[in-house]
Amino acid sequence: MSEQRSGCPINLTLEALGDKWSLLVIRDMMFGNRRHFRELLTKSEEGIASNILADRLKRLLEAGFVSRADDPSHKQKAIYSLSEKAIQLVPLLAHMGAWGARHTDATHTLSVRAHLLEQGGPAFWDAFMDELRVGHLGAAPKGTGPSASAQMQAAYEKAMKGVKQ
Amino acid sequence: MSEQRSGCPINLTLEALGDKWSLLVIRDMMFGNRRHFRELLTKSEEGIASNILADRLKRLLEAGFVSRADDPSHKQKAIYSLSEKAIQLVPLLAHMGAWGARHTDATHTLSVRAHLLEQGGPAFWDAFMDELRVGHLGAAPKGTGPSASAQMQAAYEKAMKGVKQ
DNA sequence: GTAACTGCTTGCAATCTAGGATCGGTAGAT
DNA sequence: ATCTACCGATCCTAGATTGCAAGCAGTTAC
Repeated sequence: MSEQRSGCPINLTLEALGDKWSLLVIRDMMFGNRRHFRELLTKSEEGIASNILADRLKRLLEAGFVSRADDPSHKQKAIYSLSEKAIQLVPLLAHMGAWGARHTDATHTLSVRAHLLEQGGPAFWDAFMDELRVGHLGAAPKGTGPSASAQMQAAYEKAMKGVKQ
Repeated sequence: MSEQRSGCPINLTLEALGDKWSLLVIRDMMFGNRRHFRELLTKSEEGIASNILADRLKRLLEAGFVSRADDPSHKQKAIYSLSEKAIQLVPLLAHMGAWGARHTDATHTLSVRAHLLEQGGPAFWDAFMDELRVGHLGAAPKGTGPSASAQMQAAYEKAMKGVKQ
């Protein structure tokens, strides 16, 4: 983990996030607003194992992608938040979603958010990132227009109606 | 390999390319113009092992990211080419490079191409993708302005001068 | 003829991953 | 007070993946 293979930025990004789970955890925190261990564990679309989730959260913590805080409502509960570093992955995830929706057999309903992100473009991403900063970093809300996350959630729920999966 | 965990486009992209080597192979073919097995093996910045390279090329072939053709100059030589599907990863790799250059300790020289790609934006990516289609898919050249790949190569070589690694 | 080069395979040890049961502690309802 | 559900993990085991070094048969240049 400590030694790096090369100083290429693509390689280093891959070393940080290039496994099958890390980005999915970030995706769930980002788009699904999962903030607790159990939420990430049980509401995971892909069914992550608890030891893998614990390991990934630990790595993401050490690498500065997420931070951890105690939940005042429950002494054993922890709240995980995305860092600025992770929030800046939004354009990357938007492109991944767009590419996947076009070139893999992704289901229509699960691609709804990806399409919205793609059509929205950089301006929409920026709005969404600002909302994440409010929810995860405690930034002051900018409050312009309809919420980007609300738009995505509404579109997703609309697509879910009548369609199983 | 065959069963998929979910129909989410991000997950499916990750299942196809979410390991530590596949994207590096594509990167080398794309930006380093490595087209033969030995080139990919020995000129790799990160030092990929031959069995891993063989395995990844096989998977990338099966998944339709690359194609393989005989090299007329040598009966045992193979030429690997990127497919349209892989060429459309250019924006993704551009974002990965940009993110990595900003948030990891990537070396300055190796980040030169990433910066150029970021500053160039979608128009530059499109030009580069068109050039890839010429070199890999046999498309007709569009020939407008200075070549995007030549610009990146020139910037990289300039940065290399006087700086070891 | 021989030496270097071609894409690729094999054997092996070490590491990483996945699934499931389990842990000690907490909280709310009865 | 006691039962039940929940909390973030951890442990164990088996299986898959990885990395390294060596080796392969066929091809080409000298």
